[in-house]
Amino acid sequence: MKKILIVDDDGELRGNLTEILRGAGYCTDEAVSGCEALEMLASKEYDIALLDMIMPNRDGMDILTEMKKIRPRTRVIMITAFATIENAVSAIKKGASDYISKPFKIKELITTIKRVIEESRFETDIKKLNIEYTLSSLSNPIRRNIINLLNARSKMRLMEITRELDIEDHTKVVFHMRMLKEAGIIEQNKEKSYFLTKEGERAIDFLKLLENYVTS
Amino acid sequence: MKKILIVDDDGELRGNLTEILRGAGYCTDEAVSGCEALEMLASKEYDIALLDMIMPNRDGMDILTEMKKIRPRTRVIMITAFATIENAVSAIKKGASDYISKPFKIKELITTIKRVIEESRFETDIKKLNIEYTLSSLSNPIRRNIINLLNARSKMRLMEITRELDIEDHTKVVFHMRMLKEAGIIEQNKEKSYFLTKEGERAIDFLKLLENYVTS
DNA sequence: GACAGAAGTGAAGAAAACTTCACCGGCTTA
DNA sequence: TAAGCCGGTGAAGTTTTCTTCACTTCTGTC
Repeated sequence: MKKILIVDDDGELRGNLTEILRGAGYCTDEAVSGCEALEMLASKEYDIALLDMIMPNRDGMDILTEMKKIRPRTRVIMITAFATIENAVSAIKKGASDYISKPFKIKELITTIKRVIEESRFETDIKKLNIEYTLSSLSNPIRRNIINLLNARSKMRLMEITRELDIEDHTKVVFHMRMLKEAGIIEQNKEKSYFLTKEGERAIDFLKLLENYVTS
Repeated sequence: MKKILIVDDDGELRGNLTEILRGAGYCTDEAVSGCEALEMLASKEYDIALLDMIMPNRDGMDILTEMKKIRPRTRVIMITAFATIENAVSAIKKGASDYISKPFKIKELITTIKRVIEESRFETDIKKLNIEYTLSSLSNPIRRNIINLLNARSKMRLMEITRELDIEDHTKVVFHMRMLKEAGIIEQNKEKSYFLTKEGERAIDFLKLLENYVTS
């Protein structure tokens, strides 16, 4: 059961939301203020926080920033009565998952919540694995060289790579090629040529970024 | 000198922008269409692209997605005559750095450009990271957790971390703390509290960046 | 068909990364 | 001052990662 934290100073709205969301099968808690919300987040993990932008004492935007620090995985949906584009833009930049304006229809809120949960599942499950693989692939200098080579030449055979990198034992290269294949960074065609996958191209962007930094 | 690519089908506006931005000390190029812009990006690196949302043929939003694929480091500022919140939100989600609506004041545009460049420099600072050390530090999930924790709480003692991560043997944590110290990612004060160094903060940015790459 | 080079497998060993354990000294606090 | 937690060391053990080596299979070519 997904846990939702409702943060709003308006008691009536909070009550309504609680009733509706519980009816829709969510587990909800309420916070009267941003500070209270932060305390609750510190001790318990929520899947989603519904955060009112305008509250007494502390600005909702501030609270958003703090929330993302304490619980980066909790998705925040900003709610506001005075929606402006600048506001929406900066909320999303600060890590909000969505932004809806009051008054909103219940249906609209529920679909937004569902979508955000859907997106978050996607990101946490599959993508974490990917990071794992990508980072450990990139942490080896030989593999970084191989990736760079493949980026420069686009397609290369095993022995080409072996010679280019000046490695005596070709089976050593075979080993790293297998790692890279398992990480989904490279593939092989029928002619046995290796080439970068889309994932691999992303890894290159990432590496380039880093390498530029180091050499400059 | 920062390079800016102006993408708009309106020749007059393009001309004006070129004149103003060159006057402000930027180096500019023009593209009449999204497709042309993509071709230009493929062969040359720009710091910033000013992208009109509404253009004949291809939607600016599509172009934005393609741009981020080809040149993830080029910052895109979306410009549109028909600004809506949904639009702004989804543009930022797709990786745009900012979103401004027509008609805009020159001053406003210039400040936006300056701010975006400022933000991008922030990311460029990652250059000082030692690739080898950082990558191997980050490739371990326990260490990533530690870094994230320290980012959220800023200062933590050994046993706090140990309990938070639900690890039985505290010497295991000691081991990873030492690794992180050696990599220059964390430090310890006299009260034995661990905290992120500047390098460590960069490492966090770096991780977030990678997450974006992997998830996009 | 014989030979040479390309590509790869599997096993064994070495090195690095990580975990566990036994134990210490310092600091509270009851 | 004894009990108990905290932060740590060093050595031993385990697991992963990487390297090396001996051997196979396939392909092209003379």
